[in-house]
Amino acid sequence: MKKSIQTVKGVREFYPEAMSLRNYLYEKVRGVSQAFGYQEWDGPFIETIDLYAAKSGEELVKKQSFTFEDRGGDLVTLRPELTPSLARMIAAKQNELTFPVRWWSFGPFWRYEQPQKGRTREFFQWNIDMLGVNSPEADAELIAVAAGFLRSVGLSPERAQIFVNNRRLMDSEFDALDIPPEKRLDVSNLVDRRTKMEPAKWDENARDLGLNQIQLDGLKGILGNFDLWKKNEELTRLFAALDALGVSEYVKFDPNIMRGLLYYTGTVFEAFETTGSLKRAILGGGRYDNLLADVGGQPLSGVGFAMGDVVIGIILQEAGLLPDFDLTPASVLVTVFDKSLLLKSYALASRLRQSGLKVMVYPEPAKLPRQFKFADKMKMKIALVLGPDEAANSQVAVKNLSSGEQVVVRQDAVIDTIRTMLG
RNA sequence: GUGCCUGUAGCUCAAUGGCAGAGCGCCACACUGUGGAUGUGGAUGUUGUGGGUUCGAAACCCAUCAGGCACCCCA
Repeated sequence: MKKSIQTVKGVREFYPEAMSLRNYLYEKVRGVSQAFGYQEWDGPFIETIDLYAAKSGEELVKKQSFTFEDRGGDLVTLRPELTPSLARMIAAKQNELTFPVRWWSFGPFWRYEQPQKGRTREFFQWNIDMLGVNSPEADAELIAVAAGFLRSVGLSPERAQIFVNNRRLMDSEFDALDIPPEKRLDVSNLVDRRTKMEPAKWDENARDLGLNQIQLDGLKGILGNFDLWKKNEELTRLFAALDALGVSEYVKFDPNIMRGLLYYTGTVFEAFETTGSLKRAILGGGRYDNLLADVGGQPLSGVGFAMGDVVIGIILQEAGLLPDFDLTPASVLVTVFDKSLLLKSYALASRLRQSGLKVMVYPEPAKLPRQFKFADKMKMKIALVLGPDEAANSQVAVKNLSSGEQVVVRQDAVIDTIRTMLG
């Protein structure tokens, strides 16, 4: 009994209660995606490693992917992200799709990481993208979708914020500081880590990268300048659009947001919960201008973001924002009085189901207290008893389990009685 | 891939080298045609797994697996 086979490291098992959280997130995601006119789609769950090799970043491909050889000797990967599949699928139908394309998806992904709070090796992720329009207003729409989601799950602007930056803006600032192109990636990564490092240690790392004092001071000036966006046309248009979309209270400019993925070229953004213990991004995304060309399509710009189910699930749980999920599998239990009446109970349950009710029948004769306890634990609202007395008179006893009241009615009136009790 | 912490009944935890326990839950009965409340009784286990030290290990040591925290990375 104790020798059970363990689950694979970093995966979760979805018992019914966890499943209702997953479905809740799916419904909220679908709701806000459809409200903005996005269509649901999906890609394959396994892909060749080559798809990710080009642009996803070395860490993701070489260290964090589940890659294995299939029986034919080819290297395949459990997808660690969706955007490259999106780019390929768009490129394949580039001449027949109607642009702008607005697509969303919610499905499983795998990353070979060290599991910890907010990080598992198997997770579900919402992806949503718009392709074919390159404008700050399109970027603003995606940010508004993100804000709309936060709002729909009850996360107020006081509780969750979306921080926005722009890679082109940062590049021009880096140009002004004479930071050479080959150091940009390392500098970006360092910027990403600034909030979780000791200031002195951060300075030391910056000097190790070869930044001189003037560049270091300049960099710190940039990262502390939260008005930097005002001199950038993309960002001023972005914030004007966000204002029109009614979500500006959710969004702030932050020059410290860089994001790791290589394919982002313009706007980048990440959402964080601001009050809780979890310092992980709820969602993140941005604009990618070159991805389609990289997988063999005509140049086409896109913008999108992704949200994993793990972090948002923990945040909503800890904030007490989750609704009480209705775990009742059925509203009515038909009890089985004894062996001779078993099939009469089955027939009754069947008639009730045909009228659209959710009805469970106790699967074998058992003592009534046991069957009532079962109904109670399953939080069912009504229990029916079809005993010898009722059967002899074509009747059935209908008990309201929350009030304790019980009435005996004719079998042809039982549906009305149940509907009245259920309200 | 690195460092630190943790692992005892279904759950939450106690027992710090000397008989493995409590609360909750579970089961039975009070109540053989009716659940929740209450009372009484009952069952829990190879102390994550494997090895070692010891007269004696849940406890100490080593390995391993899993979880957590911090790196790394990111949804």
